[in-house]
Amino acid sequence: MGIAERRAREKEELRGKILEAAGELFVQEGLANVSLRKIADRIEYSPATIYLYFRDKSDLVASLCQEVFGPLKAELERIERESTEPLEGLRRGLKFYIEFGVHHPHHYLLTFCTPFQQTEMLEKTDEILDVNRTGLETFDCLRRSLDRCRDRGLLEFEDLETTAQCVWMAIHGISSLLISSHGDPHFPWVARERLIETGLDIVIRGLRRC
Amino acid sequence: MGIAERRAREKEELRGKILEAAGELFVQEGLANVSLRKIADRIEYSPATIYLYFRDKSDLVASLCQEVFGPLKAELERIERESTEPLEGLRRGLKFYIEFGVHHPHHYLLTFCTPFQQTEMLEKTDEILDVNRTGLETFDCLRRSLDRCRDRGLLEFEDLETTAQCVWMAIHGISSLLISSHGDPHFPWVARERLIETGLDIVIRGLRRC
Amino acid sequence: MGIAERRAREKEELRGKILEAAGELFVQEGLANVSLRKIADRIEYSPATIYLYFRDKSDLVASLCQEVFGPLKAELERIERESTEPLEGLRRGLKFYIEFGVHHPHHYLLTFCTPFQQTEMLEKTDEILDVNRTGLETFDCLRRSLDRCRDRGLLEFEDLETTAQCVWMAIHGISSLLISSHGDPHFPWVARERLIETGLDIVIRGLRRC
Amino acid sequence: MGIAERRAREKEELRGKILEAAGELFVQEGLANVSLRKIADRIEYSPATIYLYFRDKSDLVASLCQEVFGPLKAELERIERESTEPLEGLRRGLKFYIEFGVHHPHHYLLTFCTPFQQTEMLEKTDEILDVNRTGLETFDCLRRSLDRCRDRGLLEFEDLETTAQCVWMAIHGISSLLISSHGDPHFPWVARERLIETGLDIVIRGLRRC
DNA sequence: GATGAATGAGCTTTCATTCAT
DNA sequence: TATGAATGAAAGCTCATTCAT
Repeated sequence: MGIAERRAREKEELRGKILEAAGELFVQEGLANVSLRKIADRIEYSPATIYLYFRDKSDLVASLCQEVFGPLKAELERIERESTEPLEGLRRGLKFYIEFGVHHPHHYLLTFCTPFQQTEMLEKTDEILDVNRTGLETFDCLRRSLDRCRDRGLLEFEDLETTAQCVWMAIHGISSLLISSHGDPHFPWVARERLIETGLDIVIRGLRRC
Repeated sequence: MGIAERRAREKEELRGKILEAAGELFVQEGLANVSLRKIADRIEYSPATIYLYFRDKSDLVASLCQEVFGPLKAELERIERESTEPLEGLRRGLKFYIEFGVHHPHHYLLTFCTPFQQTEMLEKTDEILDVNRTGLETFDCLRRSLDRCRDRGLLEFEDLETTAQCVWMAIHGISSLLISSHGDPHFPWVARERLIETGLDIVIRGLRRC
Repeated sequence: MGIAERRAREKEELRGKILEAAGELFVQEGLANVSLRKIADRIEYSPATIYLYFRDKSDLVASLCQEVFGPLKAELERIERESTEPLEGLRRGLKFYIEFGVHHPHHYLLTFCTPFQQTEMLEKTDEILDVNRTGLETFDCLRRSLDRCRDRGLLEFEDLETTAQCVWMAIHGISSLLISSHGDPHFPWVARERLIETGLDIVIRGLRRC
Repeated sequence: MGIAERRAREKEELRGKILEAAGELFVQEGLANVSLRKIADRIEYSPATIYLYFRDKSDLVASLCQEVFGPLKAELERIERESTEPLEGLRRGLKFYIEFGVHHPHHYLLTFCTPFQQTEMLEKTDEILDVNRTGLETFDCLRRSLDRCRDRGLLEFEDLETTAQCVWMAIHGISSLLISSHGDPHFPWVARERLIETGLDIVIRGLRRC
């Protein structure tokens, strides 16, 4: 039935357009300033239409994050698979994570810089649980990567979990500060690329066997 | 001019009360949930009164950050003065910074996790320039501390500015992630104290002469 | 014409399902909280389908009342037929009426406690005329019952019509107040059964020959 | 301070205008169809202004009832005081109650024909508690009136509370049915005055010593 | 006959801000 | 200096209804 297929496609397309518009507004104006009306205006549909595609605003936001962080996980897993040299794989993964955040600044801030309590009040829709699961699986890449480096004697640390969390914190600091402050003319920022490389150097040296 | 002086003093006092009330609400409810009316209610003045002391809401918020980060600078400078052993001074300063953020979560997120563009639209009042100056001076503590460690041969790195910025990023990652996510039951977080110590270990080891 | 008949039967069935679902929701949530969408959800049809069976929401509501008050009339007529002692028949009928209202609270309130003007704006479809006719016939039971009691010298009153209307009002007061307020903890309500019996006592004594 | 007084008066006036507009709309369209916007439109103020005078919609509705039922209680108490003949006082009070309901039809329906549960969800503001208290005190008039008639040997009944509640139910039936159905051309309604008088006759005869 | 998609109108409520006093 | 009164704008959301398919 070609008709049904076309309909499904069109439906998916509109859903995509909503997410796209939401994402753009999101980046331009920040989470707090995005309203369903503005999104609807931008795609030239009525606000009520959005409710045909998303249960409510938080569902939409969750879907947005999911859409964005799905690819992050996929890419990190690809890097993991393709890297033969573990230390270099680790470094490439970390770097990709940082750059990914920089390229999706508002989604990044929403997901990782919004206090836990505020996120917590969102109802636990399937969507949101999916986001959580995706996040956990993404973190697994980092754990595996570090573990492999230790196996090969390239890095040295005691507790894998603690170390993985600390490494995440360090690179999160890089991406989040690049997002929120880099470019501020009141601060003598060093070039982004240099910061990323030096930051990675420090973290990896900090774990290296001396 | 005793009368004028008293007036000025009273004016300053009310301004202080407004900031104090705003800060409390801010910590309790987060930026998005603080309204001028709630602030006014709390100090038992009318909302219109606030406009006699602050140009608008964003002016108030900027002043709020200034109030909070003044003490941070003072304390970091104190630590700097009192530390005889440079490496230990560095570590104590970094740790204090992290803990300071954790104790002022909303101010911290507002100041360091809000995208630059959104802050940027504020007009450059003297207030805001002050905030900037304070921030720069605070960062100077870190520069000096690192430089002293290098002087004594305790640490080794090429460019001071780049290194200082990277160290800031790393510890910023620790405090901001502790604020926004630590406690989330969906993630197997390691105890806070351990994360802080291990994080500091990694960063400092990453700069150490091998 | 077997096909046409089957179609007609099926059509009637769906109409019945809609009314049934509407009635359930109605009882559970009250008139104000019932939407066509909820009804449609409950029977797993689309909201648009309802418009194939009812002109609009008010048409549906009118039909709903019709459905409910048909059985009331039938039962009252049965009581009338089966009662040999007229005074006892009257009392049983009145009591059944009260209890019927209590068991269909929302339909009762809708039918008898909604101001005339609001119902009046509905166009006079055959449906609504039917409702009216059913109501009139139901009221006839009361008239006949009172008349019979007077014939036998058990009750005494001048004008049958006036008396019948007054008796209706009195028992309507009992059922409607039981529906809307009984159970309110702010009022020292006497037990329902007692109120019904005493209320009936008063009304019947009020008509009795002294 | 003439100024303060004038302000207070003006404020009270606007509050009155809001309640008046609400009451009118209420009568014309029924509770479910009255919105704060419509009220605001009618008095040519912005919707937000209403919130300066009433906490929310339910507060407004409660105030409306209070405004209406305060006078009912006052008048019933006046009738009680002024009546020297107890039986006549009872009858006058009951009649006034009925007519009062007929003159404030929607307020009456809202207060006495809205299912308990739906009213219950309103927050217990002081306003609403006031309405409850007023209602209880009003009911006390009826209790006292009946008790006095029994004392003088004019009426005869066992339990005062049960009897008072039944009498209330009976006259509530009269007023509520007059409100909701009297005037319906599909029913052969007897003249209002006659119904009221006959209804009162029946109730009072039903309590009379034979 | 049935519906998926869409919408215009409506709702209650909150907010930052203004201005006459 | 301080404010009471007022408001325009905006928010998230629900509803009865229509219409092409």
